[in-house]
Amino acid sequence: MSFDARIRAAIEGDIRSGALRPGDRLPSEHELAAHHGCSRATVSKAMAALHRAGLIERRRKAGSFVADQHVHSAVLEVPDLEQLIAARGHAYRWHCRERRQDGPELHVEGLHFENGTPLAFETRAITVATVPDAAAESFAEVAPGTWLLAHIPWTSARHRILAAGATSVEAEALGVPAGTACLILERSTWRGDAPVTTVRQVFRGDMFDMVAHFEPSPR
Amino acid sequence: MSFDARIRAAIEGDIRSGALRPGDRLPSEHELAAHHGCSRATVSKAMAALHRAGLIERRRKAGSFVADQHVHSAVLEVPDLEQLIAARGHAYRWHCRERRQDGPELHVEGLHFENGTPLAFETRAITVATVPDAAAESFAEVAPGTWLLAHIPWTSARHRILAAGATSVEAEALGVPAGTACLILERSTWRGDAPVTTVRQVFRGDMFDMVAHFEPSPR
DNA sequence: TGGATTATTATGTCTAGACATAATATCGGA
DNA sequence: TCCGATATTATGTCTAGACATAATAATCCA
Repeated sequence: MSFDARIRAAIEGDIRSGALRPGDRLPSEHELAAHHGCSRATVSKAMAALHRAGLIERRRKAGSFVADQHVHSAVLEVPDLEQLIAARGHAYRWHCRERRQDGPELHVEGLHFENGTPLAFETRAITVATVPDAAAESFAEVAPGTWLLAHIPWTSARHRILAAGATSVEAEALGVPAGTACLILERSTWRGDAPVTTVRQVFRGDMFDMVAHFEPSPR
Repeated sequence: MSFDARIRAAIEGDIRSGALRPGDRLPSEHELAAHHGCSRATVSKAMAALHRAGLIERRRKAGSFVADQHVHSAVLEVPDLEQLIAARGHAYRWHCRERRQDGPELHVEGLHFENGTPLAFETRAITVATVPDAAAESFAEVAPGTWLLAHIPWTSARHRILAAGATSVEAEALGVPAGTACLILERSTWRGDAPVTTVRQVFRGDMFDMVAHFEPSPR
């Protein structure tokens, strides 16, 4: 086990066990280096990792302190649906219901199938100015999400997760009664300041949920 | 701007612009160090950050490569409801509907109010063996989530987010029609291998959604 | 030619310093 | 006593090396 990992484990253990409580000051990096018999750079690396994990706060001159545990911040993986379904070992199919150019935006609407059953109804707008190649793509064969992943890198994204009853259009497309509770994922993606795409995916609630894990230990 | 940040920005820019494509090999750390006029340790730090952000893969002997962009992994903040409502500047209140000891578990059921309106219906099980102090707590005044945050640190958590129609009990508690689409958050928390608590929160869909952001740039 | 050994290479981790920076504590003067 | 200048301290970033480790490439022998 590396010094780095050992120091992190020692401090995290002290925090978890309650030996160090939120607000407590940790020994200085010099002291920790002397105590663990390693250099300060190594201690600093461990402290940076603990800080990233949200376990400690670092303040110049003042020192490092055990952070308040206040938020569960979990890493949510939002995979491309084709990859998700493939990873489940199921058959994936995309069906495009509509594609129309609407001024500066290309609107695409369609369904994602898992083993022949509709899993999600997708409504998407693609900003053609940011993704000029999209104008030449029919999206009949390949889902726009999959195509975009391969054609343009994003720099930031915003996700919104909500629940709502299926509208009549969504319900008909998914083959469920209108008003059925559905998980909805809305995602907007940018490349720098330029908008790339905005997508709304309505999931059949009985076939999909989202899972997020939280492990404070940094890698 | 530090060398670290400058190197990261340069490489990220090359990836975003398409100058470097997924699978491409980056220059070796020695070459990057020479090119940027800094030491290899600094380059290595920048590469570690890019790796954490999922932009590159690193393989010994082989070098570093631009990673495939395949998953949107976003950081989901799951705050304590009391803190969330306080942050919105609204009044928070907890109402305990039931508290009963059921073998090794303490079951608590209640409502979270925002400005006097029920926001979430909570059903929780606390493992008394892991949190012995909980046996002496009534949870009449303080919500179990808030209490647990202050009394026991967790080491890992698993979140599940789904949508479902409100059951008659949930609907009555929340004051919405039965079957109303609700966002549901289920969270299980452990301390090491010991289970701490499992909670299910049913949210009034019209008052709550979850937002997650994704910024690949490491801090 | 095939397979095992050896050399090479790039990352992974670490050291023992250095200077920069920001926040606090202390002290001197008005 | 209050205020401002100064000293101190802990983190933040960096250097120029070092050795470890793992994966590939080259080599040598059967």
